[in-house]
Amino acid sequence: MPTHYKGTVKERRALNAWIKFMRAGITLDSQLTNSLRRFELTESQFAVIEALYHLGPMNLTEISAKLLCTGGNLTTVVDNLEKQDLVKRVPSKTDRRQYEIHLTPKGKSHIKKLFPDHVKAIVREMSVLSPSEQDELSRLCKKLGLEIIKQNK
Amino acid sequence: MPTHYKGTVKERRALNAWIKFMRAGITLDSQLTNSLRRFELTESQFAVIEALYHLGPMNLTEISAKLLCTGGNLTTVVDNLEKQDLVKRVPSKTDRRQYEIHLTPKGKSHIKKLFPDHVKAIVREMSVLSPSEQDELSRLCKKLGLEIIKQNK
DNA sequence: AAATAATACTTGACATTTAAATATTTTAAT
DNA sequence: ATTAAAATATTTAAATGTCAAGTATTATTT
Repeated sequence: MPTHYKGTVKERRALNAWIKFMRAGITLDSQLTNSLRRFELTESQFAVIEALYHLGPMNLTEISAKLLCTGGNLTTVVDNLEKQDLVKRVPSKTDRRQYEIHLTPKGKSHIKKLFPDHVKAIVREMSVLSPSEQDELSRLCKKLGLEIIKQNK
Repeated sequence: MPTHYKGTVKERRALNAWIKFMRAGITLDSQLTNSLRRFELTESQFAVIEALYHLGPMNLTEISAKLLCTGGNLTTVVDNLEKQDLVKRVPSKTDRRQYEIHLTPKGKSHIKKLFPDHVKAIVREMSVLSPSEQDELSRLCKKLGLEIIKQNK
């Protein structure tokens, strides 16, 4: 669905890119949400245990920086993961404000089992694009994301 | 942040593209949410009145198809827009289940005034990429989005 | 013409975001 | 050194979003 807006060429180009980008994002995202559903995990929950699995224990601030999600939400996400006994809060010894979030043995074996399926799902989605197209998409998105962050400093 | 996952080349390529794509999406999206904040509109609210402005009155099902958002939420979005007197529900004459959502005069003048600023914000974001890069991003995202939808039929 | 299926919208449970609140630690000024 | 101010880590609360189930209405099938 191209834009119906009658603006300058420059405006129409930017709007078109933006709309297509957003719509592809929504589509891709809802696919992956679906593929996680059978694991009974939300995207955020999966992202947290995946980050802990690959990067080791972190506190909430570190996790929120990695995941680009708000700290407020992580309280709930970690609460819910704790209820499922997948992670535990470990009070920091040096700073009484902090908790380190650790995977439990159950959490570790869970993510270890789930991750390959998750990768397969992403590979399947992405293989709509050729390898060089995937690389080009990486490059463009990296540039877009990083430059916009830079602009706002 | 490239993936730390040690998989095949194919897997790493797909994961990288996916991560960069998602992160750019989150960044871009939060920028635009910010730029809409001064209009006291959420992204969904803006999207609804913008769609009504450019495409004319629609019912909730049609709007949710255009916006790729869930019908459930539109009830709330339209409720809130009605509270601000920007849209009104008009019962359909032929189908008592349906409401046509119309912009009010206030809603129309509101979006008419806001839209150019919104376009400027998007142009500013996107001009991080060159014109041909923007076109290439459009093409890749269109392909990605449409093919994935097609796969799931 | 009645039963079944499909459609349009709303409701309810839960997830997420932002902003404000609380607790703790660090920095800076005296 | 001590205290006040600023910064940091997490939680809480209100608003908005998603999904799934529920209700009302319309279309289809036999």
